[in-house]
Amino acid sequence: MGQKKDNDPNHKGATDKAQAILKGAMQEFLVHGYVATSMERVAAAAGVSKPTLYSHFQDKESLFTALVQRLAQEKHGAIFHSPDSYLFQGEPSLVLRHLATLILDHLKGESQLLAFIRLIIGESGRFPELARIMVRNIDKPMIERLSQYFVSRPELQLSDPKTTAQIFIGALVHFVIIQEMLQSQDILPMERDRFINNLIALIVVDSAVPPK
Amino acid sequence: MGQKKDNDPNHKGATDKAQAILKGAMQEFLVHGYVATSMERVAAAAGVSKPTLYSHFQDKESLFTALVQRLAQEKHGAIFHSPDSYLFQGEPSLVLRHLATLILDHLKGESQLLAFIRLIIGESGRFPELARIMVRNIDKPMIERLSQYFVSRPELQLSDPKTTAQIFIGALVHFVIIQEMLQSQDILPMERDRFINNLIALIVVDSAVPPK
DNA sequence: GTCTATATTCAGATAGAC
DNA sequence: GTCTATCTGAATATAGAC
Repeated sequence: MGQKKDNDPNHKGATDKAQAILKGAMQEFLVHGYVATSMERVAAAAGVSKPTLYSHFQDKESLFTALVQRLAQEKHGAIFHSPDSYLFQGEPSLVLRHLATLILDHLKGESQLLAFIRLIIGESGRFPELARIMVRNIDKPMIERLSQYFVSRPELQLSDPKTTAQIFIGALVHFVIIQEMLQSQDILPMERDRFINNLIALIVVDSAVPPK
Repeated sequence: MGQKKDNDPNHKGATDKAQAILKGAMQEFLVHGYVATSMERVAAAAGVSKPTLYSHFQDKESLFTALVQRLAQEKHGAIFHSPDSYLFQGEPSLVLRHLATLILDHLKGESQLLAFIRLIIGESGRFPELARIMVRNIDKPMIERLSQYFVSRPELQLSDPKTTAQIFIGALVHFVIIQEMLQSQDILPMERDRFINNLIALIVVDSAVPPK
């Protein structure tokens, strides 16, 4: 029980309230976390009353789970979706710089995504399944797509493309966690381009890409 | 106000209750997070009553801040403290493998440290200063010590030791976050030794360490 | 100094009116 | 279907006894 629209396919307008609730829930959960978010405030942010909220979602945990699943699907491969056609064309060092810049910009720009990652990590003890959903929908696609690219460029002479991709993505994500999420730019100062250049230099060794 | 022992240096036994409270607070906060931890349960875990708790710490936020500062200092450079004398001796690839193993073992073994990092990340929106304390006491010392080692080994030909150190540590920390904290070993399967070997191979290039 | 007992506030969840 | 009003439990913090 919960959604009755599923029993009435002709009535598509019935999802408005559910959408509004999820939107309100997103605002509240992403800012205050799971425990500190009250159903009262979610209802207010969504412009509905509490009983309406509870008619769409069984309880707080169901609402939270539904929200995380929705966000994880929205963010699924969001980084590669827009310019996938020409992103992976050109010199490997340029491709990797473009890719790293895209990832950092995406994480910095969409503060929503940063808040989402913080929320999932913070609640990974309470909701381990939601943590796994995020990894499956965000981290894994990124790493696999990069690994796929590495495989397509044998001149890089990477003996283990998959692991190299995980190192590349992991270093970038950790960089964002330190600088943005933990707000420690002044404690561990590091310019973005300097970090990216060094990361690329570790993978694209000069001997592997001889000047043409 | 709060601690009166500071006004009475001769009375060293007075810290017992405060220690017990911090120990109880550690158990509760590390498991349940900030908001879900009740002062009632902290008092029970510490074996004291709530008024006693409030006589030592002004409020919940003060207790949490004191606990985090204490934990951050305890964990300060804990990874390097024990075997610092011989850890950095020998072939660079062996040193780095030893170091990486030490870091992973330390993060996996001390589940307390993992829970601490999860707690700080989860609360970094609410308590940004505590996040900065953790970075200053844990991440920064690790990176700086490794950077120092890189500088001492010019044969590695690292043009930017500091950034390379941050990449090395960042990749390791991210590996632990994915595998242990987010419990996604089966989603992004990766053997520890395989990861370490590839990470080291990126830094210790064959041409940089010629066979002797 | 430490406890029992309590004041106060607020959360999740629901009954019943319309 | 949606809302007003409310129940129930639990949390922070404290007053007052010993």
